[in-house]
Amino acid sequence: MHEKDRHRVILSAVQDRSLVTVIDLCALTGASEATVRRDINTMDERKQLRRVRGGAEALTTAPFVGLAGRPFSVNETMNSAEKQAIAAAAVELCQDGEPIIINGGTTTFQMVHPLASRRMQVFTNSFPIAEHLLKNSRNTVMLSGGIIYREQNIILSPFDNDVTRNFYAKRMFMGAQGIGPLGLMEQDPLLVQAEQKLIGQAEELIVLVDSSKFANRSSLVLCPLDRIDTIITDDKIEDRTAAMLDAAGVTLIVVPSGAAQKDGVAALPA
Amino acid sequence: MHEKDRHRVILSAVQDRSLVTVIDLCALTGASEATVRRDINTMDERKQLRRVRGGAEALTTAPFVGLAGRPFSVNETMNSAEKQAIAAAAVELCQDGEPIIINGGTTTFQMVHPLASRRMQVFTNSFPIAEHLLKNSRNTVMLSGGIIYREQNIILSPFDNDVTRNFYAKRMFMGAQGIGPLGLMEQDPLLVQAEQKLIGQAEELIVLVDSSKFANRSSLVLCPLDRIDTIITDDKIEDRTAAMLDAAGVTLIVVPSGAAQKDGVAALPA
DNA sequence: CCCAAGTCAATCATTTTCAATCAAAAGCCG
DNA sequence: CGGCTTTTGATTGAAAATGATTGACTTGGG
Repeated sequence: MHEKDRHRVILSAVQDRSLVTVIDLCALTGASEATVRRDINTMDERKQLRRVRGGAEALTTAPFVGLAGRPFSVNETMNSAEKQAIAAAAVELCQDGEPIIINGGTTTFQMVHPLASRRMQVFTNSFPIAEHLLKNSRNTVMLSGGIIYREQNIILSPFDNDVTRNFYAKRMFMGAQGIGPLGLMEQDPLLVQAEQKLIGQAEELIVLVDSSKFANRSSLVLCPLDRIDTIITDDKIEDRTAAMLDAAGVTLIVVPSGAAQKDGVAALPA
Repeated sequence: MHEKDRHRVILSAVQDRSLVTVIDLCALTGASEATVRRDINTMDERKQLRRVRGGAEALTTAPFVGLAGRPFSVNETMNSAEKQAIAAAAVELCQDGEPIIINGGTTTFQMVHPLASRRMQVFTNSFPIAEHLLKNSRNTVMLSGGIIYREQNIILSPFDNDVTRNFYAKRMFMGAQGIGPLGLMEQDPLLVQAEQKLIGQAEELIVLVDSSKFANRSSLVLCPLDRIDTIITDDKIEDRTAAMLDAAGVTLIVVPSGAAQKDGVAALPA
């Protein structure tokens, strides 16, 4: 077996299991320990893997940051005040006992806080949302089945026949990467798939976006504007954008961005 | 077991129960006290946990209040050493990369710790198991969809057409309330429903029960003995019980109850 | 107070892993 | 084929990790 071949085998093995021993690699490649060590060394220098005592380790930048600490690492803090106000307004649309669908995302995640004092039936494809509601509220929580994608924090089934099809709600809430004349936009194909699965399972589609999203354009169009019933955003939205939405028949709810919410519903529970 | 693996297992255990003893960790990792102490020291320096007298405790103040109180409030500590050994033996049956099904329960939950150093495809109906594996391992995690029952800690769909039907595994692991000549028994109808849904989706059915369960009789018979391929239990099982199981064609795996497991890793190479 | 059990740090022997060295093997080129 | 370089495998001593032991220390209970 030649060097290139060994490197391929080693790379494959170290990707598969995140940690392989030198001994394992010897068995796998048929080479001697000395050779495997040399291979590991050169591959470490090439940053294809990390050399650790006893073997080699996959070179994932963050081995465990998946769901671990905070639910959504990056986006979480951006425009957090706006997101909270928007989410609070969204929850205010709902009545206790109602079934709703919450699509996973950083903005919709903020709904968990006002929801803590509610008793609703929440269907979601977001693991963190389900987790938080379970632990901090008395809402009924329903979850879609499938593979849990760590990066996007959503649960997605490759099949069409999952429980999602059996759940119908009055309202569905979702965020978006961007909004333009063409409609709702996302960047991640996985999110598009997840969202399209949920759209259509609710009477009303309600989109939660802070006003910065009106400037964003992404590659994937999720659905046209007239599919949206209501958009909740903050008061930094421009007039012509509001006019465009109005023309498309979208109900617009604008929450004051700087100040806190007047009303008390968002306050925390007993 | 290598250093990285041990650290993963230790982290997993310390997240589960917020406090673990050095002895527990020895049993879980198969390493000596000295090594475990050294591990705890380095992990303490890395701020992955706090070193305390007798063992280690989780850093996070109180994130793990579980779903309804703690994950499994009552049963958790009963026969915990046996459960750990049984769960470890169960995981040793598996090879990395294999798909398995884990039915929710306190015994099967203990599988998460040895699984922390593995990379398998795990399908489960247990929210705590999915949560723990997501946060403390690199296994692929798949979840059944449906309503989350807080009391039983399982996810159950009232429909027959959920993703469960689309997942097939080499082995399925489950616990039980009791075992008798009539077969597997449960008390909670909800659990019966959940378990029957999963049985049949795997080639082999493996039951994890500590020996006290052979004395239990419950009201609901889940399935006959001959449906079971393997039972893993501790060495306090009585001879006539073992004979009964043997007569029913069940493979019996007995783990030493007092002592720790010697070796952890089921060898893997191709 | 003392004792017993448990826990811990330090130490040392053993095992494992590693890097360096060198000779054999394999490729390369004319 | 004969020189030449490169790669490989084995050996060896060094370095690191591990496990067991010992004695000091802490804890909890008479």
